[in-house]
Amino acid sequence: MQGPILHADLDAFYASVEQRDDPRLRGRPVIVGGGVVLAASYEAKAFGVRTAMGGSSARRLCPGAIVVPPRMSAYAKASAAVFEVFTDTTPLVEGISIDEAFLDVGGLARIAGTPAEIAVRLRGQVAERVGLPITVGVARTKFLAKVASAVAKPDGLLVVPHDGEREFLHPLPVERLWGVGAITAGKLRARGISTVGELARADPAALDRLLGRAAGRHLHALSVNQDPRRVRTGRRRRSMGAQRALGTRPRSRIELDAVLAGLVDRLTRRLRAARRVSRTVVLRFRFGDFHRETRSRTLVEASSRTDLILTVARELLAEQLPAIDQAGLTLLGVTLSNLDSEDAVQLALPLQPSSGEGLDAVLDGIRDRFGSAAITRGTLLREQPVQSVPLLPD
DNA sequence: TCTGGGGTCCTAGGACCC
DNA sequence: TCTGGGGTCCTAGGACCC
Repeated sequence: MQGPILHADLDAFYASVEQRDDPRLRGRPVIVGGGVVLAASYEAKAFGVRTAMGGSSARRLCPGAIVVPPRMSAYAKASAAVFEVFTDTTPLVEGISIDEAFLDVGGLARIAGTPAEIAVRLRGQVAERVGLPITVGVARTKFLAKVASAVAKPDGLLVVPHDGEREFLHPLPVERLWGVGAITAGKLRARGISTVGELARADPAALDRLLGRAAGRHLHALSVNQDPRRVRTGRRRRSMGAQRALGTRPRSRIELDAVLAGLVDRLTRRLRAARRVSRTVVLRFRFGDFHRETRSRTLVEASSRTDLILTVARELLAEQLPAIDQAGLTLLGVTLSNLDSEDAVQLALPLQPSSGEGLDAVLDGIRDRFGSAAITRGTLLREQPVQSVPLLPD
């Protein structure tokens, strides 16, 4: 039996850190970021300033706003302190982003009280130990908890009672569903579906056709209040990326190569610091007309070597040069995916044909040499050409 | 409003394999 | 030689989230 689940979400995170660290900013409209709004304090939001808005329009809406440059290391430090409060509350913490997490507090009732009591204490601890406002939603499922925190913002707490779930859910606009953005909302509204309740009454097969199988099923399940997703701890990052906006002026090939080398250098340093390796290099291009394309290449073997990854990235860039010359380039990005652990090892040991005992012997051999914790994933290889089948679950 | 930077998951077609 | 079923991996793109 899972849950209850807390969704804890820091309010206007970057802006709140700035107001905490500089008393002159408290009670005043604060915008973090220059060209684009990375975060706005609630005082600035009252003027209509929103995240991801262009800086000039934000200043027009709120001429009195104080604009401060981002201090990423300060936010990372504050985030770590908040996550410490989370893990002091329960070991079952799933971080979603720098300022947001799910906490499974099922099983804590006897020691720590009701979920509402736990949430009250959590908010108090974050205020006391880190000095930041945080909103908490409490519910039986992840989705309900997430919606509850959104409704309760800022600096609030909302518990969705078991017998009030549908009443809470069905009047909500479809945009509140996690995974419904502007495009999906447009498709749904075009078919007369604008609330979660209307979505719940829609034909599931029609939703599959409209939104694709996975999205259709997922959203319909949420609308009828089915959300079996557990709080998952220890999720590993699947990709690592870096990108740079280039503006609209033309760039020489030497400039482009320098930007590319800088991105790859930054990324491979992060990769090595995390003791990970990557097998697929993806280049992202945004052209002068702002349309986007990606190009990728998969290596034979995963690596974190700057020179090797830069060589592949240069090949991919070179193939796009004609298009870049024609349309211009406004953004260049590199993403490294297909990540694995740096010290993942592959052993090729001979195995008696169709012998289960031989397999056990191999596994024992691996445990002897590397310890039982070494086996996180196994692949059974036949003689070349390689055909692999899963050996152990992840 | 001429538009940042970092991620996740899903879809679909083609190559290739048994 | 032809056909079918079942599967993986790679590539490119789309949508969404904070």
